[in-house]
Amino acid sequence: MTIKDVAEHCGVSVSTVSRVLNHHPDVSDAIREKVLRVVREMHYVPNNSARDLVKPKSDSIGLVVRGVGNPFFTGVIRAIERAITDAGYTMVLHQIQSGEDEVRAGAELARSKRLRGLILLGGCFDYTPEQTAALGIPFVCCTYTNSFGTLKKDAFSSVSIDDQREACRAVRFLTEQGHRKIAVLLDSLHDHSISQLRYMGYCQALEESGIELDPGLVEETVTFEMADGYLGMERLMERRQDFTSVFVISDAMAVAAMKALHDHGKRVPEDCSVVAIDGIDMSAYMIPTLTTLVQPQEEMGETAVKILVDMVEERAGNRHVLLETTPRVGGSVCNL
Amino acid sequence: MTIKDVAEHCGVSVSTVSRVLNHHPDVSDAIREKVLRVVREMHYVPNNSARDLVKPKSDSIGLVVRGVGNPFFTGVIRAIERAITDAGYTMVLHQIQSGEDEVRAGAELARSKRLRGLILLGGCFDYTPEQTAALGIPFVCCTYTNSFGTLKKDAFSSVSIDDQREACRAVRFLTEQGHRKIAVLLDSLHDHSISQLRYMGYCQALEESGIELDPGLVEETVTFEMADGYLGMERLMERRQDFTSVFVISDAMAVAAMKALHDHGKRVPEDCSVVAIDGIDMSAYMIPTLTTLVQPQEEMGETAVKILVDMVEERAGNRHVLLETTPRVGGSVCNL
DNA sequence: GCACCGGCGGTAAACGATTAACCGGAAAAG
DNA sequence: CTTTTCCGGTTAATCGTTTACCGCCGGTGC
Repeated sequence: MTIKDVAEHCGVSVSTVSRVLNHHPDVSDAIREKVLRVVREMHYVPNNSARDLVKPKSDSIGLVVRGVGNPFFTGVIRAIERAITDAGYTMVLHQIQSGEDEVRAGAELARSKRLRGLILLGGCFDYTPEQTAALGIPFVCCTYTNSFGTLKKDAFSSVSIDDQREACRAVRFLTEQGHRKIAVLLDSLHDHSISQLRYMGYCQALEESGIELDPGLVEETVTFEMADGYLGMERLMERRQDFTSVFVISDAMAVAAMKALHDHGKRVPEDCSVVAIDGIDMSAYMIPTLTTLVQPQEEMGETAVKILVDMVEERAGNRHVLLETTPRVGGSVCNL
Repeated sequence: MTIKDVAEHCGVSVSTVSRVLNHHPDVSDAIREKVLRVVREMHYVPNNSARDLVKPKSDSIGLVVRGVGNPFFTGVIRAIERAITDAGYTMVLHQIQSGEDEVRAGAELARSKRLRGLILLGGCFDYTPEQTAALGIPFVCCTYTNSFGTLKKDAFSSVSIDDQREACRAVRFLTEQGHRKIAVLLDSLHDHSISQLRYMGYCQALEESGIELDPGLVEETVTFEMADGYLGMERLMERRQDFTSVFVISDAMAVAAMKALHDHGKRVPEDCSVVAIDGIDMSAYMIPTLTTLVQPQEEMGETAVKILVDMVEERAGNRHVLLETTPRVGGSVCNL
């Protein structure tokens, strides 16, 4: 069913129907009503492809996500979807695997779907001006971080927490309670990864408290999957018995780590305190409740969309926003 | 950049470029190579809208999801996405809120994006032939159940577990251990909901063991959110002290319920055993490990796509597949 | 030497919607 | 009664791609 059918059923021309559908003012109320009624009756829905094709701009915003499995992302994605819809745009979701190049994927998506803007969620770092130029449309990195001085910040926008600073804050929960043997459980420490930044925060917190970095207490896993978190914690325990606490890079991995501790006869927090960063729903229901820094998922998604829409509608240029986390103090940390 | 630009750069016509891109045989190897090289060099990506417009059929399959927050769904969604891509189609994801009508949303999506098929995930029950006709394309319900005899099963396909039977199985974990005071924690029991089916399974298991249904041990929450699960468990405990176990409708709610039990001084499993259904990753890391029936998320997604693609490509008609769960016995249940 | 054939590849007509330009009729204003 | 204004119909161009159709050209068979 096309706009032509609607026009015929109404006894008007296609342009009139189109005018009604596109809120053009030169239509009398009577005809407007009639057209809308027939549209409803016939369940007519405009063909998006045709519309996109002829309009100079589409109304689509792309969301490229690496690691949909990460439970922290789901809250952000939900907020992004809602915000995009509220702003009158449509979201196009595209997942990429770990091997894929997010900028290439984004660029292809942008061209093939004529996107107005792009949001990259997860593992987005260190873009060169060439890469951003290749995209050709405004884009925002969510969970990007601008802690690396080398980045060309004028080429794109970002919304994130200050991973290094927040990690440092998290570890301070431990040092302030007198912990000095603090282990750390991270996923792969490749360059410019979140893992690396949080590791830097860990080092910084140690330094502040005059604790020397002990490489034997650093455990690096391959992925951020829970199973890997469990194994990582086991390896750490096999190697060392003398740590009194552990900082884990994410809530999901912390949950797995707590289980590993428990299964090996270590009590949380008496034998080993645990802190993490993320603040996924589930971690508030752990026993004991996980002490973590809660990232504002809603705000993060909403801010990303707001910045992007401002750029798309040319109200503003690039911006880099750092959000604050909120501590959620649970029972997983104890005084020494 | 359009196909025309590519054609000009190659010194051939647009149709030749199009033929190369669509693997049409009537192109000489020399020209094919040349065109592909230029396409790569220019980073040309075909405009999807134009392609969809002219092709009699698109290559898009829609996925309408109610309740993306549900952690059980994320695994299924991932499997579906992968399977759709592997089958050579593109996935279009659409989230709906609890209030919205999934069939209406699906129908609009189907028309506006010219979908070849549709998968409905979550809360999809009891479709009338009129509704399925309104969709006009093959569709598959994931997590649908065909346990209600009144359904017109020939109007669509489905993949699910047998909710009633599996719930009954789950409750048997408790009766077999000698439990007779078995509470149940459900989300809203509206008609033809999963909640209702699993409740029926609960009743069936009680009956099998000659236990009389005790309405005071049935707790119904408003949503399936974890916070609601926690509150529901609290209400149950306020009202009654005499149950020795509880069957919870989902893993996520069970996690919250275990926390509520703990916070009110009840130990799991000594004071109250807990069983659930779903098998989300996280619940394997609870302390104690949650005893649950694991739904095959991967298989469910893959099967849904397989059935749909078979329908789309007219290799097969409607099918209704029931998958088996796998018990994961944890420490959350004890012998009385 | 001529007709035919088949492989390539160009031409042009779709697909469905938007929109600008133009025009006609009716009502309002003078 | 004429002029203006408003509303809405008609027409056609356009977006980028696909594809049926047609024509060219070189080779083959008689």
